[in-house]
Amino acid sequence: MVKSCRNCPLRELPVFSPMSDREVDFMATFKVGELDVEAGATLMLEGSNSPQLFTVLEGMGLRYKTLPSGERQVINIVLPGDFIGLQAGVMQEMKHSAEATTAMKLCVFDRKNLWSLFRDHPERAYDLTWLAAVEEHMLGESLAVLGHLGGIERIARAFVLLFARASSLGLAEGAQMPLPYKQQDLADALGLSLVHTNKTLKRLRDEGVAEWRNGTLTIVDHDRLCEFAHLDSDEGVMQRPLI
Amino acid sequence: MVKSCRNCPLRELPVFSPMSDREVDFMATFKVGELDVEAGATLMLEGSNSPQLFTVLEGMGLRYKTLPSGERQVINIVLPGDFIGLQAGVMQEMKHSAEATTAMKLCVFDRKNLWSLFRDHPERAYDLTWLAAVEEHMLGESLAVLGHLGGIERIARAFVLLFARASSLGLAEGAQMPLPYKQQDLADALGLSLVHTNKTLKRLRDEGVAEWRNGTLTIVDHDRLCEFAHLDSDEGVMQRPLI
DNA sequence: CGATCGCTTGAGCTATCTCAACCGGCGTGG
DNA sequence: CCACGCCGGTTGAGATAGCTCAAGCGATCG
Repeated sequence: MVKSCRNCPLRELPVFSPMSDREVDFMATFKVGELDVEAGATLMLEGSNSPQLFTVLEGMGLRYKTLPSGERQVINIVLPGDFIGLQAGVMQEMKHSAEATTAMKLCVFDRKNLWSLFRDHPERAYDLTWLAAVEEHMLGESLAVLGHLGGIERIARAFVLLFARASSLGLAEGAQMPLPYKQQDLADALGLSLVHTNKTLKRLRDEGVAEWRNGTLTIVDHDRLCEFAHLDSDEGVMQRPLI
Repeated sequence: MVKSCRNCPLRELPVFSPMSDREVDFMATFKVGELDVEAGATLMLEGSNSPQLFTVLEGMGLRYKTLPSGERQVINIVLPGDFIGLQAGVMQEMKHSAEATTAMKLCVFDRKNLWSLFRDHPERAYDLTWLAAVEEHMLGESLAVLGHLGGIERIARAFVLLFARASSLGLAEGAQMPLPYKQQDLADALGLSLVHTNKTLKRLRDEGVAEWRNGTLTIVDHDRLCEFAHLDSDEGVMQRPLI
């Protein structure tokens, strides 16, 4: 995930191997354009069959499912470099929704060209599969978190991993990073109630470990945060091997 | 997932579009052989860099993570048609382990040929990506389950979905299916303690909804089980669209 | 025959939930 | 410009689902 979009001439897909001129030409047609959306916009709706796929260039968002009970499960947080809509591309329909939390800039593709990407540009297809595998890995981790960890542990872990990811994307400054979500969003992601989330955040604050105020997360004591999270200081970021 | 392996001449990959003769030839080289493993065997170890990838031909297994605390999170249940090792194929290493619960028959591939599959057989690459997307979907569902549902609901849901999957694979007979796991396995999958799982199973038994004894699951009252699961009777099986 | 393994059941404990109230900031409309 | 309403955050109190500890039981196996 780290240097996604960095070495790709068109910044359209997270790319990990150099592109040929022919590929660049293809990408230019695959890419439909760029899209700016405002905060709160729905990027993709559960059950829909969106004709478009996106790569995030700027901004932050959320993937979530709406449950029959009306509750919401946040699947994960969407940061620059992430790909949105693989499911829509490859299955009939999206199995979850995605929305913009801040204003976002998106790179837009035409879904019907996805197959020609597989046919003519196997490197990119491989990249896509890699992304899917990483996604799968992340979800597996989250599953383990919800299955086995308590409140503080979940939150601490979320903070550590989020911060690692943001750092590698250059979004962090010092011990701070923007985290423009609501407590309810975090609660929905971690399977905790809002109230309990709030109280647990207070505890982390009081213990001088981490503070999250006004959309900014500050890691006060990284080591202790990692302890809470049962995590080594250097875990969390997925490195892409060459093929 | 439904008819995986059915229409593939070599039964090596879950295949959804017809194969050309050339492809069949390639598959013959991609496929290294078949492997029979006994119950309890470890198929893939977390952190390992297995040179082989598998498709399940027969038998049942588990994917799981071992947590620092020594506890285990079962990621999902492995049934015939499932692919094991995509992560090892595409990332450096496996992020979870897999083991055989019953004796299994596996189709074995050579990982180093994965790239040539992408290069020369885009249909199969697409199939693989589809599998990954389905996997992602399933995990998202599981996440929502652990995040929001209570004990009975989790178990009921697991039974309904498992039974739907088994039915579509022809593993079910009438209202019964083989489910050769331990209560501890289910508990680890659903993020419940063994004791609570046991008591909840008893409740389902006493209510005349479902029974699970001696490795066999019997759905006594499917409708009521679905109620418990907050699920419609027909949900659960993923249909594969054509490209 | 004893040991181990998976299942079952009881009892008490606590993390987390729900309900409920309050607070400050901000945007809107009078 | 003020008042009101709304939203997100904060805090308290009581209720409970699920956990842990602990013991017993039947089957299988060496």
